[in-house]
Formats: sequence, C-alpha cells, structure tokens
Amino acid sequence: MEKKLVTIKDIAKTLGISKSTVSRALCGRTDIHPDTKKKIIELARSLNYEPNALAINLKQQRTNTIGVIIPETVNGFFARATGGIQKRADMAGMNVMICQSDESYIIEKKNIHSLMSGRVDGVIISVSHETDQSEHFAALQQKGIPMVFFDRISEDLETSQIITNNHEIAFEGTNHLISQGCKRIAYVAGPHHLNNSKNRLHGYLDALKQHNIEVQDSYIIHSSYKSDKVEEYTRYLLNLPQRPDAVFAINDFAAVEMMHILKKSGLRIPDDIAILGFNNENISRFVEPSLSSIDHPAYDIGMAAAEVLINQIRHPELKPEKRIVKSKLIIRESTQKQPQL
Amino acid sequence: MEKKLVTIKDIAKTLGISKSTVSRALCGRTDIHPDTKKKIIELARSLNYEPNALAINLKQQRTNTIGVIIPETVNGFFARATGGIQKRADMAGMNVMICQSDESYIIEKKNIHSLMSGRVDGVIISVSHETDQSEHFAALQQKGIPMVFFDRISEDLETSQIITNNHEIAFEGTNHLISQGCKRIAYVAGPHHLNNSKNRLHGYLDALKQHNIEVQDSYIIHSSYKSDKVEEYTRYLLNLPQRPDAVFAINDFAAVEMMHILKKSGLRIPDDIAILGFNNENISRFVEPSLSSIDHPAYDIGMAAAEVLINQIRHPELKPEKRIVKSKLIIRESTQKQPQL
DNA sequence: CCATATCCCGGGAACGGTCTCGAAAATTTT
DNA sequence: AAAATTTTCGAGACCGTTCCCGGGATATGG
Repeated sequence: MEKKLVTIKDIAKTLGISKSTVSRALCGRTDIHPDTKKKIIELARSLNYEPNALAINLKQQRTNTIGVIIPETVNGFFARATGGIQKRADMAGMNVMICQSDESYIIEKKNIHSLMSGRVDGVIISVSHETDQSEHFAALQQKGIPMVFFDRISEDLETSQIITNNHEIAFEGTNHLISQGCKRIAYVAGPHHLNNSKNRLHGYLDALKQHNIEVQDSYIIHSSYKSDKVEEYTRYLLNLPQRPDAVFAINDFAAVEMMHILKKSGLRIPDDIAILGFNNENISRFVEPSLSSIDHPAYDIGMAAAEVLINQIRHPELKPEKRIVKSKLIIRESTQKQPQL
Repeated sequence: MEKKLVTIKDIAKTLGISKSTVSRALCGRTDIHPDTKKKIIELARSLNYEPNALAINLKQQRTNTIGVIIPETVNGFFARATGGIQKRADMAGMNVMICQSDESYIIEKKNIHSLMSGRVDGVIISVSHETDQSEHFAALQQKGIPMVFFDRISEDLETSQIITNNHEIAFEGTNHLISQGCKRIAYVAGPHHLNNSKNRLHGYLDALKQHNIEVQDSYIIHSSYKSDKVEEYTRYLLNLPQRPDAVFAINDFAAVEMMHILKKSGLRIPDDIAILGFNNENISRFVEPSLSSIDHPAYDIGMAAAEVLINQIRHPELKPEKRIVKSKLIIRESTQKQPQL
C-alpha cells in the first residue's frame, strides 16, 4: 500500500538511460531507436506505468478536457444532454468534467472557478434557474476560455449557443391546443429571466393573439424548474372561477403529476382539460392517457454543443456560433379531444 | 483573447517581491507581514488571479478529487446517487469527477485509467453490467488508491462497499406477492455475475421455497439493465402455457413499460397479473395503477459511499468497511389485489 | 577517406505552484 | 547596548512531464 507511483524517472533509472528518451518512447516520437523504444514500453507496461496527467497538462498548458455546468443530472433532459456531450468529446479524444449547479447561482459561480482553476480548455453551460447575472461568465470569457451555452443561455454575452426553436414550438403547441377547441389555456412557465422560458412564453402569447383569444394573467404561472410546487399551482388552477380547459406545462414531470391530481379530482383528460408537456420524457408514453409533449432533442443538443466548443478550442479565431436544433410536437392522447378518423 | 493567465510570478514581479512571499500570502500562512499580505491579495483579486490547480496538485501529490464511475447518468438511481456523493464531497471540500461506463467493460477500463492518470485521491464505482472480471480494479488497488463500490460490487476484491439488503428485500417483495395470492411469479433479473442481482434472485428463490412453490425456470428472465428488450420478454411471458400471475421486475422503467403492454393486451393489474418494480422512481406514483416498488435509497447510498471513501483517503491505515443501507418495500396499487379494509 | 547529413540520445530549462532553509530585519530580553 | 529571539522574506529545490538544443555515433555521398 501507499506505494509511490512509478514515474518516467524510475523507468529511466532502471534502464540506465535519460528521462528524455523515456519520454520520447512513451509519447510516440520517431527520433528514437526501435529497440530502445520497445524496451521502454515493455518495462513501462510491466511496471504498470500510468502517465501523470497533472504534469503533462501543466507542461502542455492545456488539459484536453471540457468542463460542463448543468443544473442537475437527475433531470432527464440534462442527463441525456451530457450523454451527447460525452459522446462527442470522446470522439475527439477529450475528457469531460461535469459540475452541477443545483439550480443555485452561488454554486454555479463556484463551479466556474473550480473549472478555471482546473484549467479546462473550454466550458459548456446551461445556466441555473436562479442566475440572473453574468459576471462570472464574463470572467471566463475574459480569460479567453471558449464557452458554449445550451438551452438556457445568458443573453448578456456574445458567445456560442445551441438553442431550440422555442418560440416556434410553443406557438405550435398552443395552436394545437386551440385546434382541439381549447380556449382557456393555462401556461406553466419558467423564470422570467431565462431566455428559453421567455421565448416559449411569447410563442404561447402570440398563438393566443393570432386566434383573438384574450390573455388571462391568472392563467400564467411562473414556476421554478425544481417542481415541488406542482400540487400547489394545480389546486390554484382548479379553484379559478373560470377553470382552464388546457394546460401547457413546463416539463413532463410537472405535467404527469398534474394529470394525476386532476384525475383524482374527477376531471377527464383531455375532454375536461387537455395537458401538454415539455421534453418528451420516457414515461410520457406510458402514463394514462399518454402525454402529448414537445420532443426536445437533448442528446443532439449535447452533441452540437460539444462540437461547437471543440471547434472553438481548436480554432480560437472563430467567431461565436449559434445553432438552432429543432424541437418537435408529439401528439398523444392527453391533448386529442376528438378521436382520429 | 488568448491572454496568458496571470500567475504567482506575475504578481511577484509587479510588486517587486519573491514568489515565495506571494505564495505565502495566497495560501494563508502566518509568517508574512499583514501589510504585504493585504497588498498581494488585493492585486491578485484585481488581476482576477486563479490558482493553477494542476501545479498545486502536482506539487502536493494529491488532487482533492474523488473519481466516480457509474454505468449511466440517465438512470435515475445513479443520478441520485451521484447527487449524494457530490453533496458529501462538497462538505469535505473535495471535488468530484464523474465518468460513465455506459454499461461497457471496455469503457469502464478506460475510465479507470483516465482517473488514475488524473491522480484522483480515491474512486467510487458501481460496476458496469458487462463487467465480469476485476483486474482493472485490482490495478487501482495495487497502486494504493482507495476505492469504494456501491450497489453493484466486484466480489473478487477486498474493498469497501455500500450495499443494500438485497436478499432480504427481494425475499420480502416476493413474500408480499405470495401473500396477495400469487403463485406463478415471474422474475426479471439482472445479469448473473452481478452481486446485487444474484442476491435478489436468491431472495426470490428462498421466498418461493419457504412457501413450497415450485421454481419455474421459464419464469426467470436474465435481462440487461439497458432495457430495450422489455417488449420482447413481456410477449414471451404472455405466451407461456401457464401465464404468470405476477412479475417482479428489475426496475421501475421495465415495470412501467411492461404494465403498459399488459394493459393493452386486456389484462387487469393487479387482478390478472400483479407488478412489482424496483428503485421507486418518481413516476411510479403517477402511473395507473400506481406501481409498487422497492425504495432504493440512492442519495443515502451515495452519501455513505463518499463518506467511507473520504475516511479511507484520510486514514489509509483503515481496513475496508462494508455498510448496508436498508431498502424498503413500497406497496401501491399494482400489487394489491384485495381492497384495503 | 573526409565532409555532410541523419539518427539517437542526454542535459537542462521550463510549466506554476509549495515548502524548507537560512538570512536579514525587527523586536524583545537581560 | 549586546544578546537572544521572533518576524518576515528570498533563494532555490522539487513535483513529473515535454521539448529545445547540442553532441556523438552512424550512415550517406562524392
């Protein structure tokens, strides 16, 4: 136990050669005799030599790793997105370091510093729900560390970003509800300051406007993404003088829980009240009635984010790049009032 | 852009003092004059100095980070567990580096090497579903890097581990099904070589034996954890000459999907066939009928794993520690044949 | 056979910190 | 006021690599 790890110097000493030569052999240079190279590699293998990434990175002035800051991994969307990031990074031979902000601005800030300190080559971020400023991001940018935002972006900064057609898809979703005959459509939105909830909200509002449906402020709920309030605002909606006949929810978890409460209250879905979710989680197919939702291509978004970042790392002269990934409306039972013909 | 990051030497030079002094000020030593210290700290702050963790770690011969290897973050259990790990590590001022094996032995091995290379102070592992050997773990151990297994452990090695009362809880779950009058209980198990599926399987078998119910091999399915085969084996069970009257499933996702298929086939749950899941995912409360499950305290398991590992790191002389965290049977509608009185 | 190019290899400076040691300066003791 | 002690600081080794540079050995060319 507690053995000192074997270093390049140990190998050099036992072989009676210089550490430069050992280094040459181990990182695959050509200016070394095949025989010595073979000897070195064999010894290294037998000693179970593991290169010290700290030393290498210190010397190289880059770590070959990209930092990721996401609100939380328990959220299926972010879990799938990091999956995509990891896949793409792996293809490029890069490592990934994941931090969770836990939807907290303070922790997000700490994460930034810890990634800077770890000298990651670039950062991918989806900002915490609490965050409404951007100095900590600016600090990163100022140090010349490339960064890419996805899904939840910080609009104050001129950086690369991967977003979806939020406005359009919320517009489309709302239109779908209207086409089903819904007139009193409640909307569970995210926090005001986040771009994606803002854009989605406008999509919703514009759809209403297009159909000359008056906007009811009491139908719009600004909720946290950490949905521990679902029951509360569901009861609120139920007790409104004019009960909504549809709800467009912030995500599928909220939608499913809401459906559960509504059903227990004796309401029929979608006939009494239609429900449309967001994110198209796995479960949505299996609940009853099956939940209509917006398919948010998390994995692809992650892949795109990593791809853009890696480009940025390799070609620092590139201008920030914005990509838009398309979300898709998935219609299931929870919003389909009339049976299909 | 592309600015060189500010170092301790830069600060020393502009202040006309030695880097030793700067270092002293920045890492909070006492043998330095308050005035110089103040000057240094102010300059550092104004320059946005960020210590280079690589250099520090290289010198200190420890990184203050613990590595984590889990099969996949999209799995709610592991996502919650890493949440617990991160929480506990944070309390101890340590960082966490998460790797996903994607249930692949090859990737798991690569992860191990990348963590060794990164010189993490210790590793927490839940082995991939594919893994049936342990040399790669042994390599870690041999280098004196403490490790803790959780949930899915490698039995070949003498290491710390956090497990649950698998045998007992599977026994209890099966008993519960029997108490509901089920006699033909199918069991969807994990791979043979994983300790937890093995122990659970024995719990199931022992429960049957205790009630003199003959074991039917055709009722036992060894499935992957990556459940893309649910439909396939559900059909298989449905087509057996003697259809089972209960299924004890490997996890809630499989259970929920299975329920969905069974319902579409016109079977009533739990009357025609009872379903018991594993892991008590969020959704289980919301499906219809609500799913009985085994509550597997992921967060606590993660906390425990981190705690044991940190102990081990700080006191290398300690013997490996085994902790058992209790799972709990949660009875809902999917297994409750007779209405409650 | 000598000049030149090529091939291998060792020495040693970096990378950015920490830390030990000893010395200068300031303070206290006698 | 000299001695002893304490405070404060600088020089430089070190962590494990990479890489530049130069030199000796070997091969190539005329």
